[in-house]
Amino acid sequence: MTRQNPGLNLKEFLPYRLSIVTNRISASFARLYSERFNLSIPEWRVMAVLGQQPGLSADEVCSETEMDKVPVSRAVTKLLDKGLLDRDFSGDDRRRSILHLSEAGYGMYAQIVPLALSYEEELKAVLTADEQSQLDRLLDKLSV
Amino acid sequence: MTRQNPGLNLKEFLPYRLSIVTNRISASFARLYSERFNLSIPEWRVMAVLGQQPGLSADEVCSETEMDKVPVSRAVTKLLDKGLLDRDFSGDDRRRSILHLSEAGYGMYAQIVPLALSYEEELKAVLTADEQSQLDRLLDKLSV
DNA sequence: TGCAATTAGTTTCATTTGTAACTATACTGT
DNA sequence: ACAGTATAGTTACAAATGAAACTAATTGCA
Repeated sequence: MTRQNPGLNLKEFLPYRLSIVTNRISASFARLYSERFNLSIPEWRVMAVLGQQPGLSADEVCSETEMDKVPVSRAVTKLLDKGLLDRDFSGDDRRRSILHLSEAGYGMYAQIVPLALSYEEELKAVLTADEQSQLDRLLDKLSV
Repeated sequence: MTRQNPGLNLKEFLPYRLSIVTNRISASFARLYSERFNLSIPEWRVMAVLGQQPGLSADEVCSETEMDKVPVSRAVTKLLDKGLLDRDFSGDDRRRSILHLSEAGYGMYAQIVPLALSYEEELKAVLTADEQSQLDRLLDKLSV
C-alpha cells in the first residue's frame, strides 16, 4: 500500500525530543543518589526542597515540586522512618505539617548537593556560556 | 539551629527545570490523544514511530523510542487487540516481528498527526524564530 | 553435527503510581 | 452554635512499570 506520510518526524517533534533528553538526564542523576544514598526520586525531591525551604507543609512541598500529594505523603513517611525528616504540626491548624530535615537528613543533603552541582556542571559543560543563558531563557519561556 | 545552606537552588537546577517543563508538556499532549483516541502514552509512541517507519521490529521500536521492551511488548499486544496494528514475522528470523499500522491504525495516526503538529506550533509560538533554532541546537547538544 | 551462548519477545512478580475514597480539622454563613 | 463545605493528609485499590525469569529461534564454534 502506498501511503503519503502525513509528516510527523518524531526525531524533530519537540515534546518527544524534550522527553528523551530529560528522561536520560533524570535517570542518570537518579542513579547517582539512589545508589549511594538509597533514595527514591520522590524522596530526593522532598529532601531537596526542604533543604532549601525548611518548615514547609506537605502541601507546600507538592506545589513547590509539582508532585502529587500521594507520592509526597509516602515519601515523607519513608523519610520519617529513616530518620531523615522531623515533622511537627502547626498550632494554628493541626492538619498542617511542618517539615524539616533532621540532623541526619541535613547531613545527607549536604553530601548530595555537591554531587548534584557537579553533575549539573558536567551537563552544562557541553554548552558555551552564551548557550547556557539561552537555555535558561528558553526554559523560562516554555514554563508558562 | 543555624545552618549554612550548601546552595542548591532547585528552581535553577537544570535537571529539575527540564523535568518540570517536560512533564507538563508531555502530560498535556497525552491528555489530547488519550481522551479522544483512548491511547496510552506507550501505545501512541509505538504508533508514532511505525507511522513514520513502517516494518520495524519490536526491538527496533525499543531503540527508536528509548522505551523498555516490556512496555513495547504490551503496547503492541494492545494495539493488535484493537486492530490498529498488523504483525508479521520475518522469514529470515522467525523471532523478529515486522510491525505495520493497519488501515484503521493509519487512519487514527493520520488524525493524531495534525493535532500533534498544532500542539507543537502552539508551544513554539511563545518563541521567536531565533529562539526556536537555538532550542533545536541546545537539545542536540544535550542529547550526547 | 551439536551444544553453549545470544537474541527477540513474552510472562511473572514485586514495586510504584495515581484516582478515588476516607479521616480529621478548619472555615462559612446563617 | 451548627450544618454544610473546604482543606491537609492518609489509605485502599487498581493500573502501570521494570527487573528477572522464561520460551523460542538463531548463531558460533569445537
